[in-house]
Amino acid sequence: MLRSVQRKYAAPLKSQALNQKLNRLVAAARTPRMASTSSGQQSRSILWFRKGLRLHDNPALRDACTGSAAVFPIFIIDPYFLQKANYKVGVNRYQFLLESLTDLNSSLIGLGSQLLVLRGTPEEVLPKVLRDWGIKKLCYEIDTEPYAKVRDSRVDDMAREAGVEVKKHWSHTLYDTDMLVRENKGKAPLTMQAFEKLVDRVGQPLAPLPAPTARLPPVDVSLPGIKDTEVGVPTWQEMGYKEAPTSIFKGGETEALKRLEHYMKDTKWVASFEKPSTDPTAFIEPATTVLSPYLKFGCLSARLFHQRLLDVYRLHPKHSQPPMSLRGQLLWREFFYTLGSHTPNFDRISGNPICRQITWDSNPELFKAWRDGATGYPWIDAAMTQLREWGWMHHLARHAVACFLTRGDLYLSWESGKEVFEELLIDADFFINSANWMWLSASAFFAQYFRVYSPITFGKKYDKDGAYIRKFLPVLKDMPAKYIYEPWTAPREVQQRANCIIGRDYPAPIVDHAAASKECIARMGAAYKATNTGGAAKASPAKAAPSGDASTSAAAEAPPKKKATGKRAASTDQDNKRQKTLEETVTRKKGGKKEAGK
DNA sequence: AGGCGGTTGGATCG
DNA sequence: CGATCCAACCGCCT
Repeated sequence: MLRSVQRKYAAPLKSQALNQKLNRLVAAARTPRMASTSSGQQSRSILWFRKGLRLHDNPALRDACTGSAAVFPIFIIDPYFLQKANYKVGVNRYQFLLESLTDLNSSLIGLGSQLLVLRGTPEEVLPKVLRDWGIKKLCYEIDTEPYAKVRDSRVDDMAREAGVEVKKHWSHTLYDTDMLVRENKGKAPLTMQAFEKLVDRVGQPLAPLPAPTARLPPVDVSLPGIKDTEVGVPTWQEMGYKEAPTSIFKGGETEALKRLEHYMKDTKWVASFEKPSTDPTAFIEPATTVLSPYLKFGCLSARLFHQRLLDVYRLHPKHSQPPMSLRGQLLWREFFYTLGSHTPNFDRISGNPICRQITWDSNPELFKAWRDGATGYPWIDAAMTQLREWGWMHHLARHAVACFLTRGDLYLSWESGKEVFEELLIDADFFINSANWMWLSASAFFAQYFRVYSPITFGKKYDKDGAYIRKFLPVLKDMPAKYIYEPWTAPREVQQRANCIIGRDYPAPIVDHAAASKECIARMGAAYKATNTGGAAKASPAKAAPSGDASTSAAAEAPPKKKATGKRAASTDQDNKRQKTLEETVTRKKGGKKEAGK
């Protein structure tokens, strides 16, 4: 490890000449032809916001404004994202979106424009407004998620039929990820190392565009469907949510830029940042930047973040390196976007050529306990509670709960875990979420399935007294530190003094980790022998028999598609009476962002 | 065919 | 705190 770090330190970002050449080429290709006012004065354009909820580094915005007498910035409230059976969005992420829209609207108003929030499916809404408003040009940011690809190709067809020019721009990712794949002989890299090499070869991303400062072409409010009452940003209640949002993070470009600058100011911290050594239990101030939700919605441009990092690295030549550095985090995002948008069924096991076809158990009771933070392991349950309340938890906390659900303890499918994250995380991102679940379940990318996180000792390593647990599981707030990670081991009188009886006020553990993890490792070994990824069938099934002792009866993996229903060690009753205190009063003690150690 | 590296394991030893 | 074991995976590179 040390050696590889040193090797990478010695090889800084290279091929500047190539970078600059590429930058010039692409910049030239997308420079608006300002001069041609030929189609000019009468022309009306739509700027369609989907992600990319910002004014800075927004090439679609610049394009829409170029040569247009009127520009209509729209956002469409697509019912698709509210269909519960399809793609659940929890109230915290929806609220984050609404806040982002509100912020975007204020910024647009400041430039003499405004955001028009339209209701309906894009396929219905767009043809109507293209016609009603006499639109000549439709501009938007490219989105490579499967749903967006289908939606946009339909919209493109409709626009073409209506004689409307469609202009699409790459600005959600650092690069045109299709170009990266082309540059890699048409194949998306499967390892981070290979991806880093590819990126090094291609050169630096384009410099971000500045936000416009001059007034934008106006919205023609006399046209049909643009009364204030029809185009305002709705509330979460109007979107049909029954429970109020509880996240502490506020959406919007303004907030994103503030957060970015706050973290970039501490240049030593930025330069020494190494993700694996950040503290998952820090909660007064999280140990990482929490810029992910802003990147997800495009409140923050990845290219701006990247540029600001390079600025800091120039001040600190001995800065940390990918994959662990902050820049490395952006490259992980880019890697998963690139691979994910070129892999079918990336969010599923079935039909996913990079995903190992493991037959996981099905057990609704265990799954529910995990989802609801009622496993009886306080570290796991606190993390799941933070997820539900804040819509965010540290990356390593995600590791811990994902490992617990899948290969570590419960042996349940990563797909169901992914769906819970997809609902609850404010930064839930199609490609990144799926990729990380495959990673943690050792279904792709990662194969050392015998490295299992302990639901007891992992959190303890960072937070001996359990402040994180006390914060998110107040029912355990008076449990002595000695027992807080394993409260079932506390003597009865200790439980009584702490006002927390295990099995009554807080659940007993649903599995015995020592036994469960041992069994899981054995089953993973068998699964690895018996299965392959969803792609080409590799070799023969080999012997599927567990090698060692008869640690598990169900060790031999059935071929894909078969459902095993083996259940786990005795699951105790989980009557949890613990109250959720969604509103916590002022947080106290401990925290501050930690310097990344080494 | 074999060695190496792999963003983030745990327990135990010194 | 660092090394070693645990049991031993994968893809990639040579």
